Amino acid sequence: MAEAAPRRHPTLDEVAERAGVSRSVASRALNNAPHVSRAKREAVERAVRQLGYVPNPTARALATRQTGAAALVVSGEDPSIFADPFFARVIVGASAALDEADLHLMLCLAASDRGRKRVEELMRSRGADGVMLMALREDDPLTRMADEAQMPVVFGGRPVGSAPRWYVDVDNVGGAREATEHLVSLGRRRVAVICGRLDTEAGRARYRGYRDAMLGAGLDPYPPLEGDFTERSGAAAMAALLAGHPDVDGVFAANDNMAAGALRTLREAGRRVPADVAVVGFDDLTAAQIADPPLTTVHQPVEALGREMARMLVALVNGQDPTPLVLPTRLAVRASA
Amino acid sequence: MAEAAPRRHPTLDEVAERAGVSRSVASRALNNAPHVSRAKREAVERAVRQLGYVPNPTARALATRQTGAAALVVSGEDPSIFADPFFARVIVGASAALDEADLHLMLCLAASDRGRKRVEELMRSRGADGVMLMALREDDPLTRMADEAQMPVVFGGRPVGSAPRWYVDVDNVGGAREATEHLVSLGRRRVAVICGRLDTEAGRARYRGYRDAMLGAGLDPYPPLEGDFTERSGAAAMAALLAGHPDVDGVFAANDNMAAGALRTLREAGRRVPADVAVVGFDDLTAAQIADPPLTTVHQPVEALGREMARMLVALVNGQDPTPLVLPTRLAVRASA
DNA sequence: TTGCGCTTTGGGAGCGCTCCCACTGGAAGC
DNA sequence: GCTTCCAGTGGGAGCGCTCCCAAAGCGCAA
Repeated sequence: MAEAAPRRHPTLDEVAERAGVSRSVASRALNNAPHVSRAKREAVERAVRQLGYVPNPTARALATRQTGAAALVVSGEDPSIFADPFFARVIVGASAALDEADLHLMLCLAASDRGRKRVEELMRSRGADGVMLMALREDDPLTRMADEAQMPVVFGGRPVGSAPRWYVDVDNVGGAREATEHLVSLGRRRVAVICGRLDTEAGRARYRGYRDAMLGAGLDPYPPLEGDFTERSGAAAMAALLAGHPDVDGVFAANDNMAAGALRTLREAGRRVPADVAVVGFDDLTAAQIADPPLTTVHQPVEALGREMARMLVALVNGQDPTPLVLPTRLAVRASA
Repeated sequence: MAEAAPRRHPTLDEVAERAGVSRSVASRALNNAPHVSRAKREAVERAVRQLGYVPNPTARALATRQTGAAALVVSGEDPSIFADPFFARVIVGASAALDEADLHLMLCLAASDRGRKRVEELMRSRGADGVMLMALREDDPLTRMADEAQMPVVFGGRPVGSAPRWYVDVDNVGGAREATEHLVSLGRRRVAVICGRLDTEAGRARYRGYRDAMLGAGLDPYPPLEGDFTERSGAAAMAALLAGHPDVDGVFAANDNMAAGALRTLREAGRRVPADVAVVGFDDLTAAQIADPPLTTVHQPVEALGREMARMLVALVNGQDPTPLVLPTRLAVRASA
């Protein structure tokens, strides 16, 4: 690299010398700690300005045993899972909350062996002050790593089959139930479901919500037709549905991508939406609004999810003991149902 | 927090003692450095295993003056810019390349005053080994910060009006030209343009490409009709276009979001696509494929962009002097044109 | 046998910060 | 007038690692 720093970074010692105080006083002044006279505090501030001093975060981290960073880990079996705009929104929320606490955000895609290995290292080595875990699947190796982590761990969404000590989740069951009830209230009686991956808790919970609502309405739930949260899988599932149950008049898809796929298949099959088949999705990311027709869907507060995860983590880092959180969903009614 | 570490992390000294060697030898063994006998190397490895030793990255960072992290900074005037799936794809690419170099990824949303302030601190304090900058606008404060940064800086896309020393960009001009030429080759003569924000270099370059192609074909380019890369702005621009130029028969939109908005307006106005109006977008993210009709668009290699930025940064960190890169685009022809 | 050059070894000085602690001196309490 | 107290101060010991360097060990040519 061409860059030859004109002069080395000034250190706290140099600031102290220039201000005519000891390093201790300079440190206290810098951190707004008490026991510094007004005069010396100002002298330090002046020296900082003159020297263009910036504290070295690494040295501080070593001394305080706090890295000043929190990690967001996204699991999955291949990195493209991260292309789901869902995570981008989570990040927007988490980033804002971390900013408030002066923590940096490290992003780890644990969707390859390499990635998982690095996450494990991070969690064992205290390379961050805490970690947020998302998109865990059944038997996810991250679950074990989380247990052995040398730092606080917050889960985004519950992992399959167990409720960790600290998590933030969305009311998947309630949302799916509401979506299904909406279809039923529209007079639909043959309401099918396109599930998300059933090795994720969100996938399972949304199916449970659908099932509960159907049974509650005295209707027969369809068996779980599993997709993988992609548009393509939604289109395929819808095709299978039309083949096996041509009389279907309502569909609840466990996310918007799959709902968009279903819309495509329905369009290609000449079925009108919502006249022939009403469709409800789940997520309410921007895609839902630009679908044709605009998608009725379960809105989940994705940025809030990220924000609350980060806040919970900050609380843990500060030695508090927050309680798990389940955020509410609400139905956004548009044209598709 | 409840977590009380059962026992403190073992240090390198303890490993050394257990292995019956000095700290220096243990350090060398750990880092696969030469000048360690086979026997001692194995003794160290054994001690590491027995003690469950994990090196402390902070201490290492302080000693080596390398943080082991690279930052990706996304500018913008409000954080929702990050919701664009474009960035998620960049991250997938960058993350993979950084993984290979054993660097962690720090993500900074510099889309608020708070965020910008923290980025500035990061860049001045050497809180990372290098930084990748994206989505800079005209007179972006990050430009100045980049100049004063105490670390290598790679730009993703060129900032307005200046070519930095190191950047990775996409051939915006060429892509826009090809898109426009495609419309012309289809027999369209009244080809309008919906620009992206003209305070970004991508927005300007894509307009230039459009203009070049129109002039090259002996046609009159339309004046720049500026959107802001959102679906809504595309829809609004298309409405304005239909009002002012009802005879338009082709539209080049500077990204897929705006193209999707244009499709919506056209649909609502009863115009058939592509029969009445052919539409071409730019980006080729998943939204293009699920649009109705599927969008003909300029494919840009987004993951590659992220990957190459990261690789360039790694090269800089390692003291090399890489050359800027402009990645090719290609037209993905689908149903909309 | 001596000397040279090589690998191997460990001592020790940092890296730049925080924080404990002992010390000072002036205000307050008796 | 003499303790008691405490805000203010600076010395110094870490935090856990890397890396320079002097010293030791050893094979081998002269």
